[in-house]
Amino acid sequence: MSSPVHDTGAGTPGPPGTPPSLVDYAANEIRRMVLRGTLVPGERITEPQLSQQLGISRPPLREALRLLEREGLLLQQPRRGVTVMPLTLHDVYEIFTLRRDYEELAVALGVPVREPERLQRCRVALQLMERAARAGDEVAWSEHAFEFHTSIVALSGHRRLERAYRSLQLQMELCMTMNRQARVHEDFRGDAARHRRLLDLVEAGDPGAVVAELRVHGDRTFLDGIEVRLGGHTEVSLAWLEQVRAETAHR
Amino acid sequence: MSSPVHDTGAGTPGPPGTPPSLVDYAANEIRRMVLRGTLVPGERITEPQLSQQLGISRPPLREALRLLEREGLLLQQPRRGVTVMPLTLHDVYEIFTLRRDYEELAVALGVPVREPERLQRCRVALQLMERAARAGDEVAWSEHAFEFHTSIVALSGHRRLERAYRSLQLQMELCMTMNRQARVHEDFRGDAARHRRLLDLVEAGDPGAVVAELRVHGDRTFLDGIEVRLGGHTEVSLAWLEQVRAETAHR
DNA sequence: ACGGTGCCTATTGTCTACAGTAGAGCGGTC
DNA sequence: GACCGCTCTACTGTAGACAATAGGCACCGT
Repeated sequence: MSSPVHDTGAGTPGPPGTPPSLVDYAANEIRRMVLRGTLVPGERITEPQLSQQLGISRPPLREALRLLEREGLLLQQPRRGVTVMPLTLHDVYEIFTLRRDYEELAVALGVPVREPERLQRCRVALQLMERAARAGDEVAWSEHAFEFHTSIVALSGHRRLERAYRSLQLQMELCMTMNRQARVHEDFRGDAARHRRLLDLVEAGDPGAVVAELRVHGDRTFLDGIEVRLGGHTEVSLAWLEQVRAETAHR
Repeated sequence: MSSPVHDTGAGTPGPPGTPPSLVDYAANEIRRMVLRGTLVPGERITEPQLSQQLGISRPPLREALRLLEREGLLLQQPRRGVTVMPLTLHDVYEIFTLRRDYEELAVALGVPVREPERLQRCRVALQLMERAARAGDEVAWSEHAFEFHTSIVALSGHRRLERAYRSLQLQMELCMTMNRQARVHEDFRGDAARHRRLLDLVEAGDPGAVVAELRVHGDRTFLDGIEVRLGGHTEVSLAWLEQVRAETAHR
């Protein structure tokens, strides 16, 4: 049996330095597989194979799979195993609307920032984004962009909100993964400028202005080309997609 | 070993008729224990004892515990077991703000109701509420009140939103459980009338009016007497509590 | 008498093994 | 030749056993 290397940090708990549990290890690893496209939506995942691949046994793997199902990345059908969650256009609608709502709630609750040290996290993330943009490292840029948005949400000091937001981000990444082929995303400069502007407004302390900027901000990135790939359309979703298109047209 | 009777319905999945998995059984059972106060916050839960009590083995029990931890009802500390989540005033703040936000988002997305058959679920829940009110059955009333609010959220057709809302409701129930001693909740008539009014506004199709009603509506029930019982105060929470008090004073 | 250290027990984390079921492939029958 | 039923296999669901750790307790030293 190959030794599980325990390289990734623990999911949530545990004092630093302690080896993360195999459940966390498996959850992180499977997340990466899903988000990198190693596991394709619709493809059936069998526990024996995956447990052998990860070098762990089935019980901790099963716990990890349950968690990921709860996070919305996997789909578990009783007695029929798990598959990567196949996303419909309606799912994209749900993810997008929830994300916007979370961000706006966070701004409403947190934006005249009460504890200035929280801004530090935003600033650091933004700097890393800009550095990645200069280096042309798209992967790092994306990663830090997620962290930046999370840090904005975290300004609210709302742990549940931040947690829910992080979970949703994973599903956004899933959307982007599905679009990777079609994705031509290189406007680093413009994006970095928009994020910088966002942070400026936050520091200025005007929630309304931040929300307005967020509405325009909305990353169309993960929407481009998605409708050709997805089935399960509903009218509400299509109508909504048109609306989003219109709103973000003048970027 | 007592046979697990599998009486409660499955958590989420599975075609009807199939016996729910032991994981779902355990999760439901533990939820009930927590929400009925059988398990007290801070009290340590040991897996062997609980597995014997439920008549199942530890692996499915552990999966259930992980799920409940994710739902925010339990707190898992590595190598130190699980306890019922102890709620601080800040947690109540988080739950309350999220709940309001979820409801308002659902109304914004769903209230000019597109698919009228969804209203049926609201009407049924409301009728059951009113019946329970007439019978003076507080437990049933509370249960159907939760279902009514869920059905309102479900008008949006937003599965993720509904799911998140249900999870949050459990934590609201936990709040109420902690307050049960101090709770004197008997204004069935007034509450029923308010819920009826809410549904009328929904059917009228005016999202703004519904949101306004919801703001006034806000169940103070689970807030009464909570601050005396809870530690971990932060300024934001106390300030917010005062605000809520003021807003809902004129009920 | 008090503090430190080592052992010991109970509990968590993990693994291997067993039972039951769903799907696939094959053969039989109409 | 096509359709239905059976068997057989592989996987999921569950159980019980093993390993490792943390907290408690007693004993020893000062």
